[in-house]
Amino acid sequence: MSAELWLNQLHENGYRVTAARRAVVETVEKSTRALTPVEVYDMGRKKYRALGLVTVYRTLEKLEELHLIQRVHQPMGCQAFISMGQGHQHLLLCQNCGQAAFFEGDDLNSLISSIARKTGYQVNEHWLQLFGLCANCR
Amino acid sequence: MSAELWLNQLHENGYRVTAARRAVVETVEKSTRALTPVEVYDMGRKKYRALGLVTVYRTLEKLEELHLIQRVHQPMGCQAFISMGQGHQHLLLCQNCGQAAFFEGDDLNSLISSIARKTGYQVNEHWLQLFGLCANCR
DNA sequence: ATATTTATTGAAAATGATTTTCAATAACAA
DNA sequence: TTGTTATTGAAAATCATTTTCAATAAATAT
Repeated sequence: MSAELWLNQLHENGYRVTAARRAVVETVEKSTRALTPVEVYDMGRKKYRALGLVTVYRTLEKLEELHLIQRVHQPMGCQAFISMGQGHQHLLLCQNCGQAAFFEGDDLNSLISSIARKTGYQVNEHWLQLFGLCANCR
Repeated sequence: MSAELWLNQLHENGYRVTAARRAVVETVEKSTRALTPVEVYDMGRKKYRALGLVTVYRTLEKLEELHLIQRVHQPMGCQAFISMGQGHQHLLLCQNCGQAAFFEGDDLNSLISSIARKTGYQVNEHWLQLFGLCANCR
């Protein structure tokens, strides 16, 4: 019941726990694929009829700020969000069903320092994402 | 004068070469950082006063289709475009001035096949991008 | 060169996503 | 409880992008 943990996080950071936020949190936390604000709105209203789209946007903003969710960038668009994995993880997305899997990518360190040396850049951050077909869809 | 090559590409693919397209191509091709449509519009109008923003959008669309430019995804937004490097390359972006550098990342193959084995996914595509400070800005 | 065909243009309007405003409501600390 | 104040949803505003359309101009055929 990790949704409760998320609500605790909100509370501990001075935000109130409301029915609208419960609906958003429970929707996003249990999804295994990235959801757009409108998808969260549609799914969330099944839990709390009066939920407004504006509140979805506002809640996603706070969840992102608390690092509980992250924005997912895809060729078709960058408006979707998914729950954050534990630690430093990267995403692997199914091009057919959207199913997301996390993986660790810390084998990148040697590649990154070699790039830094060659280009003269100081590298602070990296994004790595894989696309393909999940076991069910292939 | 690679802008001429881009215009040839347009022509060879059945598109006409116009003053508006010249302005867009010359602007984007020589930029070393990613530009948004509005930035291309502002810079392009210095070359061709009558350039319209709509034409910028339409031209960028064609250049992307011909793989002459690519969309650049960043934490602050995903509307910017930059010239494509040669072959399969990845981007390294300066967080201060936006300067872009390309690098090859084909050392990723072993990481990727290990992920594929562990997750059961068939991996078709990958995105890797680094962020940091360029030699001038650090 | 010139005429002809048809892709391309810019402006305005339409759309879609996101943000702001605001008065009413509800969380929660006292 | 009660009072304070963050939060709410609706409507309006904003911003990015796309569509519509009549006028224009590029490229081909003459």
